[in-house]
Amino acid sequence: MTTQLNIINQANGDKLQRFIEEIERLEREKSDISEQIREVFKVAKSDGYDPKIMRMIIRDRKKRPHELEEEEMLLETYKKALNM
Amino acid sequence: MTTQLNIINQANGDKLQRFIEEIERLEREKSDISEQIREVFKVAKSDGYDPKIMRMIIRDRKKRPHELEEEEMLLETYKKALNM
Amino acid sequence: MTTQLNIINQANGDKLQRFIEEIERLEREKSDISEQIREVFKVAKSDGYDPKIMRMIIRDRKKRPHELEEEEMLLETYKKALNM
Amino acid sequence: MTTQLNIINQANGDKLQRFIEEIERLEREKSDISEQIREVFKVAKSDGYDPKIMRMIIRDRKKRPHELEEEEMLLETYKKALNM
DNA sequence: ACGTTTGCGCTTTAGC
DNA sequence: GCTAAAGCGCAAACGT
Repeated sequence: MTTQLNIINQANGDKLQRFIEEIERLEREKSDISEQIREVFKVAKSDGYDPKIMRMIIRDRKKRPHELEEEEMLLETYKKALNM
Repeated sequence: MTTQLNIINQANGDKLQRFIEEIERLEREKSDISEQIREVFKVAKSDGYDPKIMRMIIRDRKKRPHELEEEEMLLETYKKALNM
Repeated sequence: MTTQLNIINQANGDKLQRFIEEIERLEREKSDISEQIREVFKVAKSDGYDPKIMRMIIRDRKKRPHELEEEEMLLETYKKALNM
Repeated sequence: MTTQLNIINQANGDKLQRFIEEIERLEREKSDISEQIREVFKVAKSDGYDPKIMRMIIRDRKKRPHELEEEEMLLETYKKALNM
């Protein structure tokens, strides 16, 4: 609330509109890409690949190696504690 | 579970890799766009526009598209039945 | 990552097991309730009520208070953005 | 649309209302239980247990042994194909 | 800078 | 089995 505009004239209104529309355009691009991702999964599935496993792979690859390793160790520890 | 691949040979492995990398590329694009959106908000803010209000406006404009009229009519019927 | 447990001894393992089993018990309760909800829909349907419409009404009733509030806020928002 | 009621009289309205309110009551119960589950995770976390790993455990335990095994094999296969 | 709150995206679930 | 919706955790964003 420090440097907020108190008076909105025509120029300011137009400027605001441009910002809004730019953001909306970018959000549409994002949606398009999401759609493309879904499409790749779909094609992969029809080729016999399991999307669920693919997601696991992608999730793991996002993690830093050390992070992943630690996570797996902890999982094993817990499983052991539960006699699994 | 129709045509699930059980054996992954070299060709299948390469194909899988291409799918995975394509998805990862698209996800990177998505992140870039999110970053750009954040940037627009930032610029708008430095120009004196309140990001929070901008978000509200954008949300509202997204909601516009309405449900089918017929469904609403039917809904009205039941609402009356409930004295709403 | 503050006080993370790295070593699981007998006592810690038992405690973990109790947490896990408590959660599993609660999840079973949740499933039971979901089942009961499905049953009510089924009975209602056999009495001639359209489940789809019923769901619409329920969704609508859930949104109501929140939406009214939001509309008022939005009015203020637009006034501000348009310098009224 | 076959056996739907076309005429909504008072009795039908009351009946419908009872169905709706019963469902809403059950949904509230469900929410309460969800809240309790979140609470258990929170306590477990403050005791040093990693909620994320706990969730993995719980997810695995829900699966039938054979199902889980097959999944893990497939995951390994994919990882190998990707030189991970 | 920090703790709280909200929006977003993923996961899971339910209906068709 | 597939598509659509809900629930949920997570991360960014707001206010203190």
